[in-house]
Amino acid sequence: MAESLRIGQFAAACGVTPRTLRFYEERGLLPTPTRQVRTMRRYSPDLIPRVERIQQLQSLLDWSLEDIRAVLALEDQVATLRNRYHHSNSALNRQALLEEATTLTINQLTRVRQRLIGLQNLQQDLEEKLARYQALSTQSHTRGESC
Amino acid sequence: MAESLRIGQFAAACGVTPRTLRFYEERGLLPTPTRQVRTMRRYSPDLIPRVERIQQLQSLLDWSLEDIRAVLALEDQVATLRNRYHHSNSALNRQALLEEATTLTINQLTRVRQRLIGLQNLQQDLEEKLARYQALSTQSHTRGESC
DNA sequence: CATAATTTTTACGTGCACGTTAATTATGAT
DNA sequence: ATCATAATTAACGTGCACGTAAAAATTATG
Repeated sequence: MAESLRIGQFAAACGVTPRTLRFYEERGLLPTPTRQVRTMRRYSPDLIPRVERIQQLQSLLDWSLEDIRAVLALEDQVATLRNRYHHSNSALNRQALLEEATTLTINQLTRVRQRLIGLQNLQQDLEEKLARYQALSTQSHTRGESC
Repeated sequence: MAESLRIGQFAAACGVTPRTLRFYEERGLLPTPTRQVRTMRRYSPDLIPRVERIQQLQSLLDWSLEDIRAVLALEDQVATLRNRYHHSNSALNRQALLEEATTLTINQLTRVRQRLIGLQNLQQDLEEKLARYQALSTQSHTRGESC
């Protein structure tokens, strides 16, 4: 069982460099890996989607690493809520947390949809431009403009 | 007739700062404005869409200013092709130019579509996450967990 | 066990897209 | 004409997300 990877392999699997992983760790985006003999970092393959998610939010939404850190932190809290048997004690806290996570997700959705609209407009502009270019191109053909 | 604006007004109309406009000019994204008495820059409002286009390509596609400069330069060339009565002399050149512009536009469209797919996936992920959160939220309601 | 390959920490360097002075010159309003 | 605004050039500064180099320690391989 390859239950843990060293930084080089893990980085390759994520499509990033070791430097990037250490940087993410430093900024709180990745958990400090459990170092078995307090020497080298060990990563579970389970973490690969997390890194991919970081890159996704970075490239698709132009979020800063700090913003992404906050998002992931909240999601982590909700996840632990799911797993740990919830004492009714924390019921109030739980509600607050869920509300916060919900509004955050709604905000993300809003930004995603705005971007989608912008991209769709751009797509249309480009298609029209392409059509004009091709019209200009056939124009000179049908008129027999060769040299 | 407000046929030309000074940099402050023009920048405000575009939603950028004067510094940004001078920077774009320095990098060849904006034409060097005709300075009436060789003093202050004068911008025609016609240029507003160009600046907005720069910002659009920048924010939606993460293109560098150099990439954008190249795109705009090609489009400008095609535009002058349209306007200037085309000597059959340049017919060969014209074809090459149109082909170049066409493939460039196709590349842009490809990137736009890839981004659209990515964003649509992200949108779906977020919607599912939101549903889970709301399920967790109603869960505690229906069980009467109040304080 | 010797040696090559990886990883560690520390620290400085980089590329991009502007921001921010500062000193000087132009313009607009009274 | 004067005085507040606005613009000009030149230069240095900034924030972000890493890249890169160096020296020491660790791990894998023959």
